[in-house]
Amino acid sequence: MRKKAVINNSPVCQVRMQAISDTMSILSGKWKFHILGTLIEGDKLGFMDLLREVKGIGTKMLSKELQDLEMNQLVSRTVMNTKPITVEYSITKYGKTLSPLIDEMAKWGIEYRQSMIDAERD
Amino acid sequence: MRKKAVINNSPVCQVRMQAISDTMSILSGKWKFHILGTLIEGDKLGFMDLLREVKGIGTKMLSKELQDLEMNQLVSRTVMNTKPITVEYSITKYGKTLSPLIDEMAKWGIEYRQSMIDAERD
DNA sequence: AAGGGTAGTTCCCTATAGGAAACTACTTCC
DNA sequence: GGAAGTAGTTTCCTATAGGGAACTACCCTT
Repeated sequence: MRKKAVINNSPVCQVRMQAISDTMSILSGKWKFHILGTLIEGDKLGFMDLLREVKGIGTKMLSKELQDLEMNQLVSRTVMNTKPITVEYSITKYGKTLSPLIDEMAKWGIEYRQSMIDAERD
Repeated sequence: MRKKAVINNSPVCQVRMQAISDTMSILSGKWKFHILGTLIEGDKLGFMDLLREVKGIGTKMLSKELQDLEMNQLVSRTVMNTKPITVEYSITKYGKTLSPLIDEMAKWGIEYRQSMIDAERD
């Protein structure tokens, strides 16, 4: 006879749902995880370095995604006063807090692949 | 003088990147985490139950997302032979392996909110 | 002065995601 | 018989994501 939501009405669920939406919106898009992952591996990379490291990305998307990440304090952008100006992108200490999440994503994906292979052998 | 990718060329990085892409594609879209989260909390829910629990979702998206999740063995769909037919959706044991990832997402999002509040108090 | 490297921006285009509303089909309650 | 509940499907629409290519602008090397 209940007609209303019951499970997700508790404050704790509301907060969790909101938190998941926040995380998803900050890390939305095709490239953010790859960019962050790359910057966590090799710190201090130039724009062109990233363009080469992140396979398939173009200048437009790289530029836009880096701006998003910088806005959210996950990466820092430093213009160096070298002769042809260069820019150093690196992960912030706050950005590093994403490591466990990125690791979880990678871990689950690897296990998923393995489970597909296992399933095929039946 | 290097002109080629160096960091992401190692096999381990390749595998990680691929794994992250896999996970992202399986959990893509606005609703999958919410649906999965709801099904993990309260098992065995009908279509209309989910429609009520997952705030804002419409029938079309719910139906489509459930099909995606079922295809990937993350949720199961059972038609019950009740008088007006009802359907029971529940999380599979494999779907439950996503719990740590979902928890990580929620945890990071909660900490993110908190850090925004902390930053404002300065 | 031409070529190549730095770091982007701008414009144009298409594909996909996602929402609203109407519709199907079947059953039970009043 | 009509309302309301079950579980969806279909159609139409818009907004956003994302890609390609060209372009800017500055500097160094040859």
